[in-house]
Amino acid sequence: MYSVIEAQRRLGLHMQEHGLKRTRQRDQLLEVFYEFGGHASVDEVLARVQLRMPGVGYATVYRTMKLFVEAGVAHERKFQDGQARYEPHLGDEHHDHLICLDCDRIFEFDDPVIEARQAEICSAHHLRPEHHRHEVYARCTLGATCVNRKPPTR
Amino acid sequence: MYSVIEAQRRLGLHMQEHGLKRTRQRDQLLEVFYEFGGHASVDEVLARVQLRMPGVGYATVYRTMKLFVEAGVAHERKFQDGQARYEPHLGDEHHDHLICLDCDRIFEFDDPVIEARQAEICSAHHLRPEHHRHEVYARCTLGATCVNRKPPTR
DNA sequence: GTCGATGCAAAGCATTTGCACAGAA
DNA sequence: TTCTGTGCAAATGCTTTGCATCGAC
Repeated sequence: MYSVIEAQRRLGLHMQEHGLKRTRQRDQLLEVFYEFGGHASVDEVLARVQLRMPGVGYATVYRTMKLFVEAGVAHERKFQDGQARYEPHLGDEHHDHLICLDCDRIFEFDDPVIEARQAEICSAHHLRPEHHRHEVYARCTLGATCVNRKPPTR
Repeated sequence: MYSVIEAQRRLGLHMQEHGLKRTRQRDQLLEVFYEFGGHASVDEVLARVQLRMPGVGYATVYRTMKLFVEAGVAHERKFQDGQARYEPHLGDEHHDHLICLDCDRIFEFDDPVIEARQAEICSAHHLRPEHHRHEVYARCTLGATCVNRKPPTR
């Protein structure tokens, strides 16, 4: 769905526009990051890139992930554990998350009605929405018949 | 709306049940916290309690806010600035947040249209919403004329 | 040759913890 | 008297930054 190729193009463009330089670590980091796929933490990205380039340290990864976000090829998410996580992301497309508490599956949604209501609520306060975080946690109505159901944790 | 009295009762009960002791700092912190009203950071609570008890330090505030959450008289919220904020909380009532990026003010909302859409989206996936987190970050449309505007960070 | 990028270590923040002493019960 | 709470400072975990060097252009 998200192609490294497209990300490379975008990143290249961004760097060109801002007078930034293409480096081996940036190339490798983007590759590693896109191969990882999911919600990668800085440590996870670092560990993987070090397999190819042992010299790379935290500073470079932090700086590079920030660059990726600015270039629009990554999205930063902060979960409850306090550590930032990144997901491959292209352009302006955005989605919210619907998380099943019974099977851990994550569905994505983007609802125009909700977006519109958000804008209305904002405008009542003289505000214009810039971005938002919307996570819905839910239970399965299929009960035990749901094939994806995970065993209860406790 | 939220009564300190009820919070004191709740906290007292919790401490009793867990063999914890009632102290002057806990009393004062609960009062100060409830007087503050909304979304207090640890620094804000500390500053206010020090007006009454100059000796109190961060450690006590952190430990006490944690106790309040466990006792069910406070809710912890983590917004994107990285620092935890607490709000007085009793019972099950819920609301979402609208955060102004220009002045840091936090508004609360609870929109039936949005709640209804959430339920519809869930049901399309055979799910029933249990809880959610919804934060909208927005820019002020009043621009520089907004009296609450904070100076740009960089 | 410039000037941005890197790597290291040190610094920054928000938060937590170890420890000796204070103070509820 | 017992044991939890407090206050201080040091430690922690994640992230950022200063600086000398490296390397892309």
